[in-house]
Amino acid sequence: MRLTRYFMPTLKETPTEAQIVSHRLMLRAGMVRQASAGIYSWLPLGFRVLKKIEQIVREEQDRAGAHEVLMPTVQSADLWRESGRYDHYGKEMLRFTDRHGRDMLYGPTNEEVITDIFRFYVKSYRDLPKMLYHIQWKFRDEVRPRFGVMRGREFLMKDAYSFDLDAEAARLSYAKMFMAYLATFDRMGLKAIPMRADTGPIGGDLSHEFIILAETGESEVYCHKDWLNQDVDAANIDYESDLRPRIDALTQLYAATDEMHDAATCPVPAEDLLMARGVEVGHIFYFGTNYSAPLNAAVQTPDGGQAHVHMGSYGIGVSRLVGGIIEASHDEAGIIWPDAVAPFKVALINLRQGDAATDAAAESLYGKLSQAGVEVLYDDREERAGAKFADMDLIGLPWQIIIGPRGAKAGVVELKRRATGDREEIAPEAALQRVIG
RNA sequence: CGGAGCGUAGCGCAGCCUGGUAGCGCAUCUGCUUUGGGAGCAGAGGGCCGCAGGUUCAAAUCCUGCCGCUCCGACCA
Repeated sequence: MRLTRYFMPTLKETPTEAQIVSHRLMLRAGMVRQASAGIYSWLPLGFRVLKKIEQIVREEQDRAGAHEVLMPTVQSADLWRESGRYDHYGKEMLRFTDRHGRDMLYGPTNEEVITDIFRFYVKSYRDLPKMLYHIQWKFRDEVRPRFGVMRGREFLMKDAYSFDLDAEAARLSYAKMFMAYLATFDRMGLKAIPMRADTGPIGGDLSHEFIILAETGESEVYCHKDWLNQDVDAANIDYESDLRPRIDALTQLYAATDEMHDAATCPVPAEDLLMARGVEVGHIFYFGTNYSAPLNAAVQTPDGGQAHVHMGSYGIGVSRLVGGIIEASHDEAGIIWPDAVAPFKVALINLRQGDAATDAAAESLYGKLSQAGVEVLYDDREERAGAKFADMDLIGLPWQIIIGPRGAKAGVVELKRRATGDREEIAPEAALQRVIG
């Protein structure tokens, strides 16, 4: 992509409304524009990141055996009356009526709709287990939206739902999602720590929050410091096996959110306990028959009886992750994207646009990178070097290839790794191979 | 939902107290010079001063109401 043809409105100064670093950087990098409180438009650069994250989530859900569907954003109040949640959900639910006076709502979550789908089609234990998910915009009318996309009112969420014959089977599904979550966050370059969490009014007796550590996180968390070095070996998961022993091994180290932590009973000695702040990026629940019973989602059992299915729900805040990743990965100059979610892999910087030699060298390498399928953003603007460096550091692409008149003459380019700042002068071909490899 | 603050050019801000027809920096456009970490000079364009009402000869400025946004707290299946 040539930057002169792209739409990437970077800002030199920070808009006053942005207080936390991820929000500031997202606005400055031209990723989002606030439409109203807690509601954002996604501009090209931000949208690319959002899609990258969404795709990783999708692939790991598929790998775990869940099937993607797409449910509507607008739901009928009737289903919520049936589950008993319509009157209890409160003002966070955006309610309205259609032209016929029917009560409608903008979905804050989808247990009702998915259960309705399930109960209509699935009648036999032979069809279990099943896991369905979708990635859809949600709306929760938060009293006080803040932190940019991390605590918006409208947000993109992956929510999955599992259906099993009994509690024992449901725990196997829960375990699959548990590992899928670890794999998902691992692929994004994040250290996400599963923490025992309060199940809240949703009920059930098994719940974990997945928290990534960041100084500006809104949750206070406690965990054993060895968690930081624990390897989840995410690439190597057999979803056909019983994953519970593996999870037990992984979760031997203590980790709990503020609500669940009690200093008096905490098993970790003080010197090993890490008190930190974090961003909740995922939350999983097993809640038994809390929805299947009132909505009467039942299957026939082997002995000819009827049983309400045991369900779990599993959420990942896709749009929140964009902010969360920045919170966890940035420096003074700007964002440092993990490779897997970067909007482009390489920034190709022509330091002297209009100079025949540098133009030729940059154009040539741009062509080769594009040919090789590398996502490259080519800064072909007629700006001074300093402005280009500042913008490219700000948007934080993993690699920068810098071509100036000196290098063009000597037949070398400068390859810079954004995360470390390491730079070396090498031949264009060598740089090409490095960013491909 | 309690408390506090802010709305003036695309962004950051001054002007308001003490009323007199709107200014600075950056950005944008033109020209020249410059060119490896947000250049220099010269010129130019861009404003229902959040909205509505009131006071006044006169309102960005004073008064009232409303709207929007932000921060602290509570909240966050």
